[in-house]
Amino acid sequence: MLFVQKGVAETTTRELATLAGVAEGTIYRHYTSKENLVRDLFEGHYLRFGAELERIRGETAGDLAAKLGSMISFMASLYDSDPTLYRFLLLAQHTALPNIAKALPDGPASVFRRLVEDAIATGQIPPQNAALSTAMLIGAIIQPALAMVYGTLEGPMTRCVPEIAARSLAMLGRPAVLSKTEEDIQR
Amino acid sequence: MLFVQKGVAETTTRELATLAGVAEGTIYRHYTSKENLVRDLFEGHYLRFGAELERIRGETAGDLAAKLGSMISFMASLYDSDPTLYRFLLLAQHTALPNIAKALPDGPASVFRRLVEDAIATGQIPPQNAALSTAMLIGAIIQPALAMVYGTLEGPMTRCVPEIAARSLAMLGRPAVLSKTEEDIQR
Amino acid sequence: MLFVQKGVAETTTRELATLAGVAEGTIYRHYTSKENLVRDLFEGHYLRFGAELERIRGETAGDLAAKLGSMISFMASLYDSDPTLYRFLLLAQHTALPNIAKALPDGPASVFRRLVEDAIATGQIPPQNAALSTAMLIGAIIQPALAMVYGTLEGPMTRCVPEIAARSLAMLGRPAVLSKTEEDIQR
Amino acid sequence: MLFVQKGVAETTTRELATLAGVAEGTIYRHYTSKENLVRDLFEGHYLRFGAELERIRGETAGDLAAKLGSMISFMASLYDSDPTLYRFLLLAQHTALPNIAKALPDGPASVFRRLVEDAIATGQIPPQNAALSTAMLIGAIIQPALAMVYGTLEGPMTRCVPEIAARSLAMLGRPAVLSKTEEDIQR
DNA sequence: AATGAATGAGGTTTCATTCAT
DNA sequence: CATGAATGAAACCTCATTCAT
Repeated sequence: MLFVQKGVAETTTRELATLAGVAEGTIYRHYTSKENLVRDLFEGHYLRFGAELERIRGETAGDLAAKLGSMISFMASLYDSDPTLYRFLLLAQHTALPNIAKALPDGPASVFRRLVEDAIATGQIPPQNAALSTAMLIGAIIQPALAMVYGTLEGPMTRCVPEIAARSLAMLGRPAVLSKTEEDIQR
Repeated sequence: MLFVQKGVAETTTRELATLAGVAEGTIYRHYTSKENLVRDLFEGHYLRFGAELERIRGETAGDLAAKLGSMISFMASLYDSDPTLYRFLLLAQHTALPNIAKALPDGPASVFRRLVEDAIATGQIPPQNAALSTAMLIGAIIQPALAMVYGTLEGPMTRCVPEIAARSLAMLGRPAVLSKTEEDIQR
Repeated sequence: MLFVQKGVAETTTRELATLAGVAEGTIYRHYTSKENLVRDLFEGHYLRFGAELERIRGETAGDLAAKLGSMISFMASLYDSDPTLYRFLLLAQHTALPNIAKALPDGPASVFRRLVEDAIATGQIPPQNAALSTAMLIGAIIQPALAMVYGTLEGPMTRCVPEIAARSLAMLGRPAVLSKTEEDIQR
Repeated sequence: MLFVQKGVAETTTRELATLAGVAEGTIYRHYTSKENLVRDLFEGHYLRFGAELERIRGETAGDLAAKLGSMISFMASLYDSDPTLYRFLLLAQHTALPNIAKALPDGPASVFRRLVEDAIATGQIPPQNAALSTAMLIGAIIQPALAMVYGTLEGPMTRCVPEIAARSLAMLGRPAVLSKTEEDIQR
């Protein structure tokens, strides 16, 4: 996805068309404008991503740790298999995609928010400012991807899943019932 | 800063000139190109920001908790007093500023990296993947700012400092010596 | 007819196809190009219109007044029943229809020219510059239609026929043998 | 003016720029769009033309015949000296210039309307439908220009002025006080 | 014969940059 | 030094026309 490598504004319709193997004009049979192309592309991926996360959250049996582990694992796999797509999704957080994320209430952020609120409600983690904790949780999970892009952190992301999960739970104040893996990490 | 509201590519030199109260051509007396203008502007802010963070890290007496608290407090104050500037700095993480962040080894990320490594070296936190932990730490600290921009999280940021600090420490695996404030939060 | 409302160049083949209830490509089974479509459409209407005018001129018994009255009456009826078609015919006078009118010697203008020349030859009106008088006559007859389109003049056109006819005759210098209707008007 | 020869839609901004001896982009420092360029150009000419006609109507001493003669003479001179500009003004009557003429209440049509109404009010011509007569008058005056463009009528227009004036007055029903020239024509 | 997706030339418009004043 | 009109390359987009189905 050129959008990720070069930025949306820096990617021309001609490049998109060439990459897609069609003529420039053909783009406009499917999207009414470049802006719409970006929006549609993004919304498609973003909502699919959010929906998949929500499915995982709902279907994973067990407590917060299990659910969060599955979610992080899913995201890590996505990053490893398609880092470009992953980064495209991260663009949402910035004005690059103008006002798109706002308009999508069913995005991934909502899923994490629900996860945190449920954990609080069921007493798995102490009462806390859910909005703030959700933000911190999301930040802690996605920032490693950026670090990897910049070469600061070595991949693959999948290898980091256990540690990301353990530290995230610690951050949320989950009483320390350390699993084997976590013990290793904390050792 | 229009760059933050509209994106760098979407901000024209004319808008910049108008906002700065000079003629279009005058910009080119000070910067050789728009790209250079952005780079200079950004580097100035970014390096100053990194330097200030480093100063705080070095000057704050005490352990990891004290240093991290001061740093987070500084960042929160910056966000509350000038959210636009704060967001401008966040742009570094994305391709919006092409290849700028990479070229700046003395940026804020390095400061956090040093903080974490020192804490490990001095035994304040368990041995761990410093690169990963640094990334998670940074993510957990800056993501609330984005949440606030999107209205998910209520401000001011300064009010969140104690909780952000406490959770960050917990994430890093610091043995739980709860301060008074942290006790309140975890209550 | 979209050509009249929007202009020929501003009407797309897609709009034409949609309006006609066929697919875009189908147009090219009947016309080799858009220009040809316009020409054919126009020529059809234009020549039919000219032919009808000529028929009326030839068949109407009586003098100039009778013939001219019938022709004006016919044109007024056409305007009232299909103002769009009428305006389409008027387009001929301008470059909108590129070089079409020129190529059609049997257009309405020729009919009026013949009418005037016959009237001169038979002494019904004084000798005069037939070309100029014909132009003035045509202008005086069709301009009210444009005035009506712009709302300056109230319709229906049929009601204006007696006055248009009477004034046209006066313009041509026909000796003033006022009919009953004309007397009313000149009263 | 290319607009007249080729039509507005058929004239490209590149041609306009080349003809004007400037770069394409330069056009957009003076007009916000091609449509605006046309509108501004047209409005300028159209209003100037209307204003000049009004000045002539007001300043010419004497009766309807004198005023109308001056106006027609002015228009004929304009046609002879700059037929292209003249035709550009005629475009107003058609949708080529979208909705421009409507928005200009001080156009030439209003001047003729005033001329006719004054003549009626002062008893120089019989009471009549001023709106209709004005339309016919305008048509009779401008149509010869089109005839000349198409080669039906020989120029120069200035030579036709006496006859156009005389016939126009006759059309309006002015009592036949024939001047020397008119006598010749009616002879 | 009819369709309509694809085409691609060419149109309008933007905007970073230059340069005479 | 500052200005801002001019530039022109290149962007987005339109639409008459073609052609596989």
